[in-house]
Amino acid sequence: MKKIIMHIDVNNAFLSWTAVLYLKKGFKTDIRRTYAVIGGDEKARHGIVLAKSMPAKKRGVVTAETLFQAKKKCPSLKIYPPDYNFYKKMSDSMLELIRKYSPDVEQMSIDECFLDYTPVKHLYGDEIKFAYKLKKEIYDTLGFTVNIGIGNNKLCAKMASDFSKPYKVHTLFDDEVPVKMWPLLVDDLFGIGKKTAIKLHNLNINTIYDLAHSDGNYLYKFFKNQALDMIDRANGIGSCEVISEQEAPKGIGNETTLSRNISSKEELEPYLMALSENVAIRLRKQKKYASVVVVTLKDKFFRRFSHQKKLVNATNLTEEIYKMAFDILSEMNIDEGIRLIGVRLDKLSDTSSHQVSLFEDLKVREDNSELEKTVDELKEKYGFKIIKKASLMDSKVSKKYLNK
DNA sequence: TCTGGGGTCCTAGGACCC
DNA sequence: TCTGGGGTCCTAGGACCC
Repeated sequence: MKKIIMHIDVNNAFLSWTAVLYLKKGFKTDIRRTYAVIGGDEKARHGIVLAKSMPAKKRGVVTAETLFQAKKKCPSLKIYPPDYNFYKKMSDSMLELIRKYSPDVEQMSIDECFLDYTPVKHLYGDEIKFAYKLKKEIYDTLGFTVNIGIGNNKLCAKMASDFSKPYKVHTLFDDEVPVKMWPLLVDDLFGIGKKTAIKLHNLNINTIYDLAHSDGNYLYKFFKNQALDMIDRANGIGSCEVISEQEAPKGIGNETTLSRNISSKEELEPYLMALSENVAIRLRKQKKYASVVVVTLKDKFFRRFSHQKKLVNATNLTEEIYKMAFDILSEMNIDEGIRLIGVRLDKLSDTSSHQVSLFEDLKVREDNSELEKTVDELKEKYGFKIIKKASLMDSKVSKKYLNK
């Protein structure tokens, strides 16, 4: 039997949520109706568009472009900073509202989720009517609009929610794929990004119809295993399994663009320390251990490169993670002026599966682990200000990262 | 004062083992 | 004494998503 899957997608999430926040605070204007974007701090070189209002969109403002360019297109543009804590609250409220109707909800990102309507259809009736009621309920109780896409699998539901915005319900059932999806450009198909779209156009595969009717053996030469998935998606084939338990993360990373380019390792060290601390704390919160540490850099030409190292024993200790990150950084070439530095933990596991080496003092390790736990708890309780590593004392970096 | 930050998955080459 | 081959792990990089 065919399933009925819905995809719920918040319209201009960060901007809508900020509008709600400002209205709540007594702000007179609704920034959704003005030339507005959510953007980072330009001075800190975080100046890109994170979300835009419909009026700004009409002026040609697009997500991820520089605020500099956006202002050129739309001189009266107002820029508002993001508030991730509030966004998380709005996201949680929406999830909670949807889960009243069914526990079969899969969160895809902070502003999107899937709902498997199949098992509850007999309770709530026609799916299209339900979708209209659901979007109205979200708007009435939470104050922002969503699009809802309905299909027989997650891919089609997702494609449908993207059709036209805002505050719309669309269907893309299996039998509608030829009419509603095939005329679109391959660029619009989920999973086809810029690079692949260009390659496809060069092969004269322009619409999703073209892709759906391409020869897999031919495309395999250019795209390997990606080819077959791509053709399936173009035919509206996808998974309909809605997974409600969220999986544990496979990696934990933190990276930051520096306010100026840096080409000395000494100057990078405090950032490395702060980033290591950040990922280590999050790792411990997840009760996980990491066995791979990755250091990522981006140079002044925007070239990204990374080095990684495997630990003999998985760890969750800031000290060990930082030490490893430091070793990795020492091997890297930073002559080209570094604009971004990041630390990432990979190959996470539930235990350290510690193999005691002959020369290692296990007792010291335990003491360290206890100490870090205590430090985490104190930070949780009194804020990040209270305890700092000696190396971070008086550093601007620690202020930025740890004074929560 | 011009280009963020959080992720996932895949590929390709080299090392190493049998 | 003229270059096997399969499997696995590790590393670096790329593409994509929101």
